[in-house]
Amino acid sequence: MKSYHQTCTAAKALDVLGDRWTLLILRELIMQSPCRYTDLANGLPGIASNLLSDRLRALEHAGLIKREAAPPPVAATLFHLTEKGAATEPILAELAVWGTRYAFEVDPEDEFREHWFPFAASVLLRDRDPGAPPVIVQLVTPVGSSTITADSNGVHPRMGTAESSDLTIGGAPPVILRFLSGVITLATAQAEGMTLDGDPAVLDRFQVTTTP
Amino acid sequence: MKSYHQTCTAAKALDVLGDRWTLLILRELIMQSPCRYTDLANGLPGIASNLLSDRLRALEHAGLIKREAAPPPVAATLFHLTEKGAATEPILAELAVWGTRYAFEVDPEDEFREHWFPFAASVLLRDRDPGAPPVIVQLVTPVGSSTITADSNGVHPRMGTAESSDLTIGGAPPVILRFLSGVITLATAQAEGMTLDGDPAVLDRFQVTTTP
DNA sequence: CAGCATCCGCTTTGATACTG
DNA sequence: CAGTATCAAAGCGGATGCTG
Repeated sequence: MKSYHQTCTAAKALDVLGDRWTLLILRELIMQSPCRYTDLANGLPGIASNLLSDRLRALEHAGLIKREAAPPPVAATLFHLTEKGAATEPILAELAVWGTRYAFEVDPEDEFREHWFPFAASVLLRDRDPGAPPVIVQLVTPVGSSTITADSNGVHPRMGTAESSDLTIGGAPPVILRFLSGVITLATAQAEGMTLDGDPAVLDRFQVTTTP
Repeated sequence: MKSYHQTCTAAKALDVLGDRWTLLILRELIMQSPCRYTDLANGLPGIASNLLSDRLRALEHAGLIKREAAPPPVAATLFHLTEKGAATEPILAELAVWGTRYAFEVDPEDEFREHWFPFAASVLLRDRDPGAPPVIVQLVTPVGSSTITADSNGVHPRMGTAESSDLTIGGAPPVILRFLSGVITLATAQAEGMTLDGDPAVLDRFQVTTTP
C-alpha cells in the first residue's frame, strides 16, 4: 500500500493494515495460527492466490507474521502471528462490534465458514475480571459448536465442544451476535429462539455493551 | 468497495469502511464535525478531490454522515457525523493505539496537522470512572496547545487552551504519545523531556495501557 | 498437493485541470 | 466553495502454469 505520509498514528497503522484483504488475513491467523497457506485460502473465499501471496510477504516484512517450515512428516510451511500481529486483535474486535451493530445483514449468497462465528462472538466479550476463576461458555448453533474460554490469558474461542462448560448458549448465530453486542436485550433474544443453559450469572462476568 | 461477500461481522464492517481514505475521513469528522468540504480536504493532505467527493457520497449513502446547507451568512455545505458514523471512533482508537506502539516512525517528509496529535492522545485515554467529576488535561507542545476533557460524555479533545486544567502535560508529541500508550514509562518520558504540571493523580483516572 | 509466479482484462487511484 | 472531467498508472480478480 502506498503510505499516506501523515504524522498520525492511525494513518501509520493503516499504512500497514489498510490494504484490501490484510485485516481479514489477520482475522484468519488470530483464529488459526499457526496454519498453512491452504488453510488461509480456505478461510478467505474470493481472494486471488497471487494476492494472498503478496499480502503474506508484506505482513512478514512488516513483522506481523513469521513463516516456518513444519517438521516432517507435515512438511508444509506454517504461518503464525508475532506479538505485533497478535496485537491487531482489538482492531478486529472493534470492527466486529461495529459491524454487528450497524452493518450486519445476512445475505444467503455470502460465503460462510464455521470458525467466523466464534471469532465474532469472542471479540464481543470483554472479561471484566480476568483474575477470577476461568469460565467456559459453549455455543451451540445449527452450523456447529464452539467454545469460548475466559481466563487470565484473555477471551479465546475454539472450535468444537468442551467436556464441561459453565454456560451453554444455543440459537441462530445472528441472534446470539445481536444479543452479545447489546443490539437486542436478553428477553428479545430469547423470544427469537436463543436459549441459556447453566449459570446465567456468567454473562455478568462479561461487559456486554448496552444499546445506547 | 467491492463487498467481500462473507457472513462475518468484521468483513461486513470492512465492506463499508475498508476503502482507501474512508477511515481517515472519519478521523477528520470525529475531530471537526460539522465541517466543510475544504476543511476535510485540508485535513487529508494527498487525497484527490474526486476521491474525497466519491467517499463522501458513499459515506452519506451508507448513513455514516449527513450533509446540510449551513444557514446564511455561512452559506456552505456542512458535513457531520451520524450516530452510526460516530460509532466508528473505537475502531480508529484501536488503530491509533496499535500504530503508536508498533508503527510510529516520525518521517520529516510526512505531512502534519495540528489537530492530529490531540486526536491520537485522546483515543489513548480510556476513562476508568466516567461518573467521577470531570477532569481537564492540557497538552502543550511545540506545535500548539490542546485540551482533553473527560466527563460523563466520554473523553474528547479540543484545539486551544482551557481557562483551567487539572493537569498539564508538556513535551514533544512522540514522547507524550509513547507514554500515554504505555510504550515507555513515566520516568523514561520525563527523561525525554516530558513535563507534568498539576495533579499527577489525574493520570490514574485513565487506563494507561502498560507495556506487555 | 503446497506455494507460489505470470499473464490479462478490468477497476480504482492519483494528479491535474476545469467549472458553476 | 464544492465539486467534475480527464487520463495515466497502479491495483485487483480470475485463470493458468510451474516447481518441489
